[in-house]
Amino acid sequence: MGIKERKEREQERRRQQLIVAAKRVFAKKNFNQARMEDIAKEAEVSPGTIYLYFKNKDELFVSLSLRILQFLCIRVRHVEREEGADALVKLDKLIEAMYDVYDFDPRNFSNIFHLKSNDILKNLSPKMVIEIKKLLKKSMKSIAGIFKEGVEKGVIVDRPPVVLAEIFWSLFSGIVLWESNKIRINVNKDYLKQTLGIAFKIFKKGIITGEGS
Amino acid sequence: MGIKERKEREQERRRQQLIVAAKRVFAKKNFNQARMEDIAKEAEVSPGTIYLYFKNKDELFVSLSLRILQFLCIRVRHVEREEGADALVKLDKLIEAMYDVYDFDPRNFSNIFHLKSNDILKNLSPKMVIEIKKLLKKSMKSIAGIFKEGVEKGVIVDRPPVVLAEIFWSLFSGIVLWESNKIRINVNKDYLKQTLGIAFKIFKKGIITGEGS
Amino acid sequence: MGIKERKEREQERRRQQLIVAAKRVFAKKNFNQARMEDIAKEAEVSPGTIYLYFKNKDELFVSLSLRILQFLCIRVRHVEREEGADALVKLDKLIEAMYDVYDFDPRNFSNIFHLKSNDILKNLSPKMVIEIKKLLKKSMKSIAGIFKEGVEKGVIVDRPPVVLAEIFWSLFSGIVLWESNKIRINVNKDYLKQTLGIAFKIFKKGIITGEGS
Amino acid sequence: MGIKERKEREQERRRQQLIVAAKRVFAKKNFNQARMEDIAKEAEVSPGTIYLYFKNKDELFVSLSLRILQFLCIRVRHVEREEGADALVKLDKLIEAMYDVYDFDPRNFSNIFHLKSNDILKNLSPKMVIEIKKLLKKSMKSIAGIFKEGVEKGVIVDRPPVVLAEIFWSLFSGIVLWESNKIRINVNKDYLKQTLGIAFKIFKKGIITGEGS
DNA sequence: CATGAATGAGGCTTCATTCAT
DNA sequence: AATGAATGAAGCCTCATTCAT
Repeated sequence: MGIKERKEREQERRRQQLIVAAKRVFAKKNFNQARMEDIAKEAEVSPGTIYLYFKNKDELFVSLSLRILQFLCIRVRHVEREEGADALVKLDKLIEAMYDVYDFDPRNFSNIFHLKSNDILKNLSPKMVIEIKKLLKKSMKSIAGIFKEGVEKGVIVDRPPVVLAEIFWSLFSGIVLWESNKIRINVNKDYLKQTLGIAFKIFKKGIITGEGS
Repeated sequence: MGIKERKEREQERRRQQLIVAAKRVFAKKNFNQARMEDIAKEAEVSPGTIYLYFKNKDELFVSLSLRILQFLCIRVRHVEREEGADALVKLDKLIEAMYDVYDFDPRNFSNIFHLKSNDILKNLSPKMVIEIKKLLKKSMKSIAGIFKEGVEKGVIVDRPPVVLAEIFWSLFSGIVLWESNKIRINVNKDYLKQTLGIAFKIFKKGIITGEGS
Repeated sequence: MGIKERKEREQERRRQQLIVAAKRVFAKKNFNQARMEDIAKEAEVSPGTIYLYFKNKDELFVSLSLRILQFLCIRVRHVEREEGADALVKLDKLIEAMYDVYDFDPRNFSNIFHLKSNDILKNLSPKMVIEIKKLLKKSMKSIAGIFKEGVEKGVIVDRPPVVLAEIFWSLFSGIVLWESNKIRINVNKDYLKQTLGIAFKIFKKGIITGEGS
Repeated sequence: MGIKERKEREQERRRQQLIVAAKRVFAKKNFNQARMEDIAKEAEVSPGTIYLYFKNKDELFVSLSLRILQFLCIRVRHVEREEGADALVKLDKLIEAMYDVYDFDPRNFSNIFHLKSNDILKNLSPKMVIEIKKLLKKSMKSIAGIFKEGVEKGVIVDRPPVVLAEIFWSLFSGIVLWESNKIRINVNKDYLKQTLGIAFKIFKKGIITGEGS
């Protein structure tokens, strides 16, 4: 019996190896300029091998995002479900979670923002499309849940929690995108977190109930 | 005899016609899936004709962004230089300007967020690269200028104006991106402006000086 | 009546103007890299105009060779028919004639060596093909005639005059080709005539009857 | 296990197969009229395959010349270095060597005369350009070496050996060119060697020291 | 006659994917 | 399972030539 399991483990290991290689290549080349052969070389594997583990280039590419999304989903749900925490504390933890997810794969993180556009989804197996949509929806729902709690408790301004979640998400993704474009030129990565820090402070101040608009 | 002028006008008209066609095609196909022939057909022109007006595919693509950027630059500078306006009023006008720019070419608007990544810039004529960088820098400088005024007058929290500008810009682009991805699936565009409206309210509350974090 | 003639003269002048421009362009670009537009620009004329005077690119190209060939033919026949000249003196005059023809259009001179290959002849009007073949044949016949005289008078080794003519021609064209390739790199043209000078001395010594092989 | 070696041999075989196909196609079509697809079809291979073995069309084309040049270089050096042979005997052997090289690839032989013109060299890998120049230089140096020996020993007229080499080379290439153009029309190849035979006799007589001009 | 914008066929080349080994 | 040579469809772009003005 252990033989089958070992095989499966080996398979999974190879899959991970390919994903790691793809991560590196896509991080510096962008989807269309990255060649399957580049990835194969990076993984020290032949091009044909990739197709034993991934249906096609799109599916390989999306796999990277999938991992990030899975991590995101777990972290965000965890924050949402934390017991006995103030809504504002949860917001802080949410922000922390976002940082962690970003650090999980900084260079490819911004890809998940483009995931919804049909362009790539067309060539994917339905199974994967469904998985992606599920994870995105779940994550957004959890984020919205955190805001909902705050709104209900009166500590956050009375706006549709879903919209607040979208704004939160957009603020984060917008900054990551902006800075990631800068990175390719300057290499100075550290501005990202400083900017994010200020952004979230402003955002927090903006959504906490109190006098003001 | 205005014969030379008429020719020039005809040329400019044809250029516009090609830009309009390219706008449509790129709006629904994305850069890599859009074929030069698609654009030619859309413009009711032969493929070769495109190359009389644009050096290559990249340059045509970027031309669209360039127009948006030019418009953005003008509007934003205008706001910055407006005399006798409160910094916060200017902020409102800035937001209004961003809306207008977005409306100028909603489907291709988000391209300008990716402009800094070297990927495309490589095939462009240096002249165009310089033009892009100039417009981006100018626009950001104007936006930062507005925040700077607010900071100096004490109505906006004391943060580096450049960072505030980046956050503002990122918030806007993040939301546009998020919603534009949604748009491609549903067709309900109007959420964008609602979301933007709330986002900017939050942002404004967040940056106006006063008690709070 | 003079009106028609004037028109014809104007036409011929324009034709010459185009030929001069083509000469310059083909001299530095070679047939396939020279663009019709290059030639048009050099002639300060629009591309369409060229087609009023030449059927197509090949015909324009060959026109240059035709002029050289015409000049060659005249000069060579003149030498052949000169009365009261020794065969060896005629040989010297033939060499002189070759120099003159070369100087008539040095950069394009070597084209006439490739004229017989069908590659270009296919797109030409039959009239032109016939003209070329006639001129080539005539020239070779005259050259051979000179050698024939020498052979008959016993001053030149007893070889088929046609073959001697071909060798003479080949020696000349081979050197021009060799040096013209060097020219494109070094620009130092003057070696050509020195080399030719030595070559013809050797050739002359080689064909004059006397002891030796 | 010779598995790696077998693969290498297979690769070399395929490369040869492509070269043979290219030889045939270029022999009858000339560089610009020969299509990559023609060559692929001739080799019974798909177009893409060619690019696994040759960087581009130019490099494939030049590869043919390279092989000829390599052969030329070897043969000529061998003649030059032959011990205990009279300079005039070496000259005969040189002529013999030239015949052999010509026979190695008669239809493409004349391409090596055009190799120095920059036209094609631009798209080549620097490595290849260097290789070509090296081989050309080496060959010419060897040929000149043979003449030098003759000059020093007083059996060949006192002219710069380099110039003698150039004349020798030009005489040969001129005749090959002249005859190869004829060949394309008639099919009677045998005139070439007859003409060359006479030419070299004349040349020899012309350069051997003795009375005469 | 002259123009020059427009044409459009067709070339070279790339690269995701396959399949015999 | 892994390989990697081969595939071949398809894209971008060029440029000789045309034709309405």
